[in-house]
Amino acid sequence: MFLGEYSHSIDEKGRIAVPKKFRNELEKGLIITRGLDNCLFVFTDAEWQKLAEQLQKLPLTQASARSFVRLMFAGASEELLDKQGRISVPQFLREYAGIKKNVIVTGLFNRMEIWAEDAWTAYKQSAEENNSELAEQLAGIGII
Amino acid sequence: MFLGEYSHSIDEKGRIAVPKKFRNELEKGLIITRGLDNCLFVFTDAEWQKLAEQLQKLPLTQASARSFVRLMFAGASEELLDKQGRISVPQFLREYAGIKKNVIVTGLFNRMEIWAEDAWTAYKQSAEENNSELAEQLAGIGII
DNA sequence: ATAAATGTGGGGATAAGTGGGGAAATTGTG
DNA sequence: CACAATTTCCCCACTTATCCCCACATTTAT
Repeated sequence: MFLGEYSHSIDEKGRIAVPKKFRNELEKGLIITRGLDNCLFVFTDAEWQKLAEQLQKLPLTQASARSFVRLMFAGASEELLDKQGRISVPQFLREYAGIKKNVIVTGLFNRMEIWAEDAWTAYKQSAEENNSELAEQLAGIGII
Repeated sequence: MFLGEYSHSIDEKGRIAVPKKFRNELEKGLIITRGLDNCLFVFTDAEWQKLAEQLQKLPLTQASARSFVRLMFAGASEELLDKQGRISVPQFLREYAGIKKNVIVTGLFNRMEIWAEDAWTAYKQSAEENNSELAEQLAGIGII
């Protein structure tokens, strides 16, 4: 399970160190792809398989579904950890996430996320401001 | 599985290098044909077979189905990788896709696509702008 | 304080992508 | 049928990117 928040950096070759705690789950292969709010999602092969099957079922004949599927599949990349436990992030994904130098790596149960540091800071702040609303919604769902 | 986005170029002889990661799946033969949204589709023989069966089931009384079937079948061309892992794209397909020099090759699970660079850039941008739908689709699939 | 583990940086070997010459095959024409 | 013209494909050479490896820095543990 992926948990926690880590502050790492990307080097000139586009490599990011994966937190040690996540490496065991990812060492057999991982998929990195576009996420929401301009972050990147990282899945294990098994998790990706489930997702890919769902995506593939969407109708090719519908233009909106087609563009969505294209963004997800063309925006994905199969990677392996190098001997130092890093992944290299393709340039088009770095551009998408606005990643220059400092990144935040977070764990979210079944996936890892990679954020440009300033994007993460901004996102977290706005999320905290909406915290009370959020709590109410959660209560409605019956979590708390 | 075909995944990712690659920036390649076409040479004067009409050849395009297939990304290394795709070659194993395509080395036994491939079909290249007109795709949707002015790109080219590339299938393995096996995938083409499946698709051809689907196409034959379409109701030929419907004008749109008829034209779609014509598009796919009449534009299809059987190709092999050369020893450098390239395919040569017939001229009428290059014209269809508006391919001059720079192309983007994308992986879409069971097919590869070839785009003129500027066409892909434009397509991707407009797809990203419809991001709110995207989030809803993801939620529907059960990622979040 | 010392040792171990984790994260970062960069040199160098290896592989991938690109361009073009020339042989073989194909087509067309006298 | 012979020969020229064109196309196709194999091969070599070059450039650029990728990956492996070693080394250092920084943090954490003993």
